[in-house]
Amino acid sequence: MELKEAKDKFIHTWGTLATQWGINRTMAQIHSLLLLTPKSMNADEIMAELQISRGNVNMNLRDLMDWGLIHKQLLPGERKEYFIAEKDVWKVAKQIAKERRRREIGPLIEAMADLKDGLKPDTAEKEEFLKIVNDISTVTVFADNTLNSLLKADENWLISSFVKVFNR
Amino acid sequence: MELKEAKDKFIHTWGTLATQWGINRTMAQIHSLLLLTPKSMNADEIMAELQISRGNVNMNLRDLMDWGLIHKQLLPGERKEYFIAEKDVWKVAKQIAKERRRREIGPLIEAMADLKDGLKPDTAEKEEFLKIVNDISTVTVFADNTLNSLLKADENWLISSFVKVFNR
DNA sequence: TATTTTTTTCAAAATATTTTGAAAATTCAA
DNA sequence: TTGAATTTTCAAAATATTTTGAAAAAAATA
Repeated sequence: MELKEAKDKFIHTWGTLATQWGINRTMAQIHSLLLLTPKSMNADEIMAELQISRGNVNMNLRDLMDWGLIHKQLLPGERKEYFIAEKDVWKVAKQIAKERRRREIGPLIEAMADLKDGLKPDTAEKEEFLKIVNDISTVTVFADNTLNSLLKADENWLISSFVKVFNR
Repeated sequence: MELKEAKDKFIHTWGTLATQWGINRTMAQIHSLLLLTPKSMNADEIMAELQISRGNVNMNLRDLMDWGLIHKQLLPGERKEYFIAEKDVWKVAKQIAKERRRREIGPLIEAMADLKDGLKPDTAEKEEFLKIVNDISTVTVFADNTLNSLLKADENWLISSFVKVFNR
């Protein structure tokens, strides 16, 4: 397997896996392309490499910036905008976890709070329903706190001590 | 807000949030319906309640069983199959985390291993590429181990001690 | 075994999402 | 300013996913 082939396989795999967990395939492909490219790239280069339209590239570059996974880089003497990916994989993972926490856990906590606030527990049935809503709140807040703690912690400390303690 | 209204809102919210993180909307709605229904339900009852077709109900009930979130219940004297959801929300959360770990993390670890095995680091460029692949492996294995440890641990111990230690 | 009930399958239809590409908007240099 | 280069937008087209519903298969009863 040669380098070009391996890179293509990487980009393809990343794109396929991403769709399985709710992320746009093209966004994942652009991200992996930039992750594997040492220098920054402009829209035309990405279009050519991945064979996709300008609009698609533009839209997904915006999304990747929203996710905090890539950054715009203005090169002196160049009109075009260049983009470069964060290469520190620990930072990338943290950023993805952070965004997923915000997008997946946040709305759930809010929705459960709304339901709790809107319903008085004046019958047995309502109490039963509110019990489930409350349980989901508790579990979700727990997951949120746990993830948040991991995100705040230092990576090296995590590897060296956390895994040793908890992983048998 | 009355109970029926609150339950509908719950089912609707669950379904909407689920799509955002890559889970089929109907599957999420059937799950929440069963979660809120103390007794078990058969396909016809689910069809009527959610206004969806038999094929759709059948398919998503299979998927929910694959996820380990519901169980088939055979009632004596009844020809039809009945389904009931696991009501312990901690168990539900654990099961969801377990499945997502299997479906999201597992394939990524495998894919990175394949790339590592298939490429000799005989040039600087290849080394650079393998460095990224290796880093992703490390981070992913770390996430996998961490999640696994949390899953193995006892919930109460987790709430009482883990959060206190790590969450400031 | 034949009949009825229930479940499963899957091609076609419906729906949702993604992608394109050209027009509009913006930016920048002269 | 003007005009060329570049980015952004968004309606329409392409693609992907979900849903339907009727036929086939399986299971239970008589």
